[in-house]
Amino acid sequence: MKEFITISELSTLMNVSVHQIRYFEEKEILFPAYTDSNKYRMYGIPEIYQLSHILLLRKLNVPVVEIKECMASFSPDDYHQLLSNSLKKVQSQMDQLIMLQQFMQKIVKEHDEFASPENHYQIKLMEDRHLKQWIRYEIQHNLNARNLYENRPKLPDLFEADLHYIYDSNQINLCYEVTAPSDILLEKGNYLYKHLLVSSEQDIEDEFRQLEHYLMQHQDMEPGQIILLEKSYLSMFNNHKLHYEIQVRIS
DNA sequence: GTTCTGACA
DNA sequence: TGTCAGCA
Repeated sequence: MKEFITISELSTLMNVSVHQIRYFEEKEILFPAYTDSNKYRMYGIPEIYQLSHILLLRKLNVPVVEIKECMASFSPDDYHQLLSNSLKKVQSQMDQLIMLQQFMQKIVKEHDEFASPENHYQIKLMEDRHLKQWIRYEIQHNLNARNLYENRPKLPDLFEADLHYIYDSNQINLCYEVTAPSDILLEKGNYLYKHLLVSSEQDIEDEFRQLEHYLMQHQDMEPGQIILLEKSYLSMFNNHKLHYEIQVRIS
């Protein structure tokens, strides 16, 4: 019976592990042509085709347990349906990966920008931004975990977004950006801004003092509300420090 | 030397 | 899914 091959020969031919072939047998989807007197499994051409079929279905993400049903009863239409479902899943995985790619590109780009001249004021033109209010609190009361929990918005991946702290007299309005018009509109215009790396509350207070001082020296700027953006995801670049951007609209 | 079964992570 | 032991 020289024309039949052993399990290791089949595994070499088909690029799968011996273990995997035995596993397919355990799941009753691939049997040897016969078992030799030494109990060795022996395989012929039909088994090679059968294994190809199984591997193709595996490639289409069909679980091994379902392959059994497929091969027992599937019509061409069933296979067509199977393939289009598999295609949909792949498409959605690709969509997710593209989102992930864009998010990573955004982080890298922002980090590059952040790495450029720190510690001085610049001006940039910003488009309209729509913000949703999250929590409003007195400036002297710090945020705590319970505040955040009890007022949690229905937004996934909240800390991947830029958090906006809008300073409004003695209150702080914590907001996050949304696409559609919402509670607060930050109007298009020129904004004075500066990047900060912060390790304590004190750093932020110092920064505010510096900004006020700067604005005093530039009376023509007619500043609006001061906005502090927390770049949550950029903070992973520096342990124990948070990345912020301080912004103020100017005329 | 190769494969078998069974067990384990 | 890979790896190992113990056996034939």
